[in-house]
Amino acid sequence: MNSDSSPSSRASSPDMDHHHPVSSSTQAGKMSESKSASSSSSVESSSSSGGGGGGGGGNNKLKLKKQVTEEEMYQLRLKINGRERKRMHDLNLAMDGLREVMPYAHGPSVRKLSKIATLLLARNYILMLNSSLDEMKRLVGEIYGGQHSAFHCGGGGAAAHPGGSPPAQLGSGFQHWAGLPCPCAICQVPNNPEHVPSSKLHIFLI
DNA sequence: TAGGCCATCTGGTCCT
DNA sequence: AGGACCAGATGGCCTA
Repeated sequence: MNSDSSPSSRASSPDMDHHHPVSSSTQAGKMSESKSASSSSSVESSSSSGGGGGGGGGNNKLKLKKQVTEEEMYQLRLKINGRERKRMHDLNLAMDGLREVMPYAHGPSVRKLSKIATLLLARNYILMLNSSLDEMKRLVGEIYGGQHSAFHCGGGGAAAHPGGSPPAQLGSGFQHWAGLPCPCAICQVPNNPEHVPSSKLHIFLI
């Protein structure tokens, strides 16, 4: 039941950001001992090396500066993490948008497509649409012969529709562009992907 | 319980 | 310098 369908349920736990990476017990703190160790050690090493040296009257000043730098580094890290999180959320939104326009990708009883499945399905769907479009063009060419081939994707001239004058809303300046569907009634094909012949569907997830 | 999927963190690289 | 992008690492959740 789409347990993973809500990125927000898992994602964006902003309170995470309120923990200090060095002392936190959050995911970031628990994760990647080597990573967190390296990050914290980099801070610590810098602090130790920075704080350890010198001596004399400038030491306090140096320490204060070091603390500010660590705090700034932490804030910067939070900022960067937040940006990355937002970026990934935007990516997921785009992925959801892609899922929405994919046939058979949604429905009450259909499990949400994974990202990789969504991309593969989209690719195959586009390929299938292209082949369908080519076949459609071929059939139209067969039916209307040279007439339609003259109008369809014609060489930049005014549309010469086989049935006579072009639809009024198109005007005389309408041009057919290769690869784009023609808005005229003759060229209209159902764009509902669920009308795709089932014989074509097997290529979706191949 | 293993494997798949995901979110997040993090450091590096490239670009503006 | 700062931001965007990327890939690796890690841990959590879910399902077979």
